[in-house]
Amino acid sequence: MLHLLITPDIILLVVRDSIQILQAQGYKITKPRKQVLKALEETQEPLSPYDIQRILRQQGKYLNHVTIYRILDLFRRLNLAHRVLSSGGFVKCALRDKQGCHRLMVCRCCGALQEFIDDKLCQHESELAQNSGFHTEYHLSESSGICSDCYKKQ
Amino acid sequence: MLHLLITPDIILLVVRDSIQILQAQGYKITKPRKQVLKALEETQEPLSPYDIQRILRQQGKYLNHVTIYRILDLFRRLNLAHRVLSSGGFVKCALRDKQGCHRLMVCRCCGALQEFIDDKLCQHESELAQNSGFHTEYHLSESSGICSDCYKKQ
DNA sequence: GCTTAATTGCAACAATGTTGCATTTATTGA
DNA sequence: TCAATAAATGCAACATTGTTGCAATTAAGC
Repeated sequence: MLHLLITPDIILLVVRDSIQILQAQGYKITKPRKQVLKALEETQEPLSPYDIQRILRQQGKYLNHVTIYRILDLFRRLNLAHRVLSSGGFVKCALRDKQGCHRLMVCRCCGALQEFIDDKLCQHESELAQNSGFHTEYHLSESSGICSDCYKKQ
Repeated sequence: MLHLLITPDIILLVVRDSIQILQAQGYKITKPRKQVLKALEETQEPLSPYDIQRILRQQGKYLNHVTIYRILDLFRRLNLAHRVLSSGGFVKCALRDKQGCHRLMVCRCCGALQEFIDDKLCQHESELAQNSGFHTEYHLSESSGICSDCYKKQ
């Protein structure tokens, strides 16, 4: 899965996109924030705060773990990144819908993950909740299974 | 939400149900396992392993935290309990479907949660994943929002 | 009641997450 | 370009959560 070809150009583009969002909301564009953003961009797997610290350290960059926690928390609030529920790691949001719904497919063999959005699905799920009087604001969902690559190999 | 009237009788019933499942699979019915089961039964909110330790300690019962981790892990494998993804706490499974899908509604005001199952929804979500060649085994999903009680109060 | 395999407790440790406060830095406007 | 300042980071110290190996205990079956 994740056959996305992520060239340096594309990464730069997405990073710039996130930076604009930060700026627009009045947040400073600091070196640590750019570094965390870049680490998230360059890695497909979910990264825990300490994972990010390790990755950056290997590149000779040192960030205090407290700083990373605070940055990730900010990214999450701004919907620039989100936490993969089952593993606890952070990934950069690939898709952004207005409500902040996240749906992931996670391969239990290789760990690859892919994000998807589907309005109809959200609508259906919200209706079911509504039947119990529940007012849904957003959905988080993870489909666990096997990706096409791993399926072929078996 | 959670208007379920949990009388001591009912709790006993559900605990006994879980115990039978343990027994059927060849696991021993030990005092610690019964205590953890009871703690999960008597509490609606998700409980972390250390939460459970604190609750039991208040009742004069001491369990080593390692034991609790191992018991919860067993319960999870047997689908007797599952982890609430967003909070990390454990709840006893209210509903059990063959595949092990879990869908929760979590109120962001009062924290109340309610489990639900819907075959059609699972089917739809699986189909969407199938379009990317992904073979879904089970779904975990959480709807975040406001329960009817909290909604009225606003 | 024994036997024994499963389970628990313990110790020691590793990893993760939090708080308050001093220091540094990105932005703004003179 | 530089000073002012509010925001952001680093640091220290700590709290919580999670893991491993091994010895002691216990539930289940005879």
